[in-house]
Amino acid sequence: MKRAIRRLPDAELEVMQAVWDCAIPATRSEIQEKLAGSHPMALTTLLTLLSRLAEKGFLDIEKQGRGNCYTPQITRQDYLASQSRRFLDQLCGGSLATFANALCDSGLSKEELQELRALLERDEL
Amino acid sequence: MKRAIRRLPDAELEVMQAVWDCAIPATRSEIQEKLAGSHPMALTTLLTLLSRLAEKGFLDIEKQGRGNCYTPQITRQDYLASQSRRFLDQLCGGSLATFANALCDSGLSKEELQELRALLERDEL
DNA sequence: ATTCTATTTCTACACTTGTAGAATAATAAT
DNA sequence: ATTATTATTCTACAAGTGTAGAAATAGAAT
Repeated sequence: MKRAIRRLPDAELEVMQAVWDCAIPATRSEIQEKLAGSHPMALTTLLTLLSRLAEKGFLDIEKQGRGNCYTPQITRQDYLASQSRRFLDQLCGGSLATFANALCDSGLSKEELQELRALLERDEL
Repeated sequence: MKRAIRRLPDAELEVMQAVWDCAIPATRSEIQEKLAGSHPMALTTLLTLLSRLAEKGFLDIEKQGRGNCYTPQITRQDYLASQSRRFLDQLCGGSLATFANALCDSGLSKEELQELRALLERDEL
């Protein structure tokens, strides 16, 4: 299991999701495009958030000609795994039963819950 | 399904968890005791956080003799359900497969994943 | 070389969060 | 009633977050 990864604030997470959706290394304009639909923001705002992500170790920034190149230093998979763990521990007090109940109450249909159960068999060979 | 409930910052969540662990209505000292183990803090810090929780609609505060009475206005169940949903949507982009993978990678043992699958059958009658 | 222009970095600011001392209020004790 | 106790509310402040204009920079165009 991986070490805990700090939880990102909402705006930074949105940007990071966009970066993860890009081919690596990502350019600013690619990232901006991915964000256009979900969370448009001023150009300088995006740059500020990218800088903060770099400070926090989530991104590496490299000069590339006129612009910059952005490379994730933490994978989406690792981030999600870490935050899942945090959710279970911090919100559900580590109780799988509490967690399962939360999921059952979260608005998922019976079919979706079935689907989730099936997907959780991933490591059953 | 319930309306979205705002995510609480860590310190406020800790306090809210303590309140949920108390009989209702809770007294300040009861809450403080619950917090003693997990997240001790100065008395006035606790009071500040309780006020903020009230401002946010999570608690109702009533004068009761010398002290106050704290009553949750949002249940732990509703909060957890809402945050589960948020996790799925905001972090996993609404994808059950992404969510399931995150769980599989979160450090749970095979046995725990099995247990979780079983618990998710709650609504199967 | 000089100017235009695209892009980034600096600076800024209001709001939130974590934390807690100072001031106030209210109850208990004498 | 007066004082001592105790619990709460105010006030404060540093750090974090959301957002973006101003200033600086570096290629592109002429």
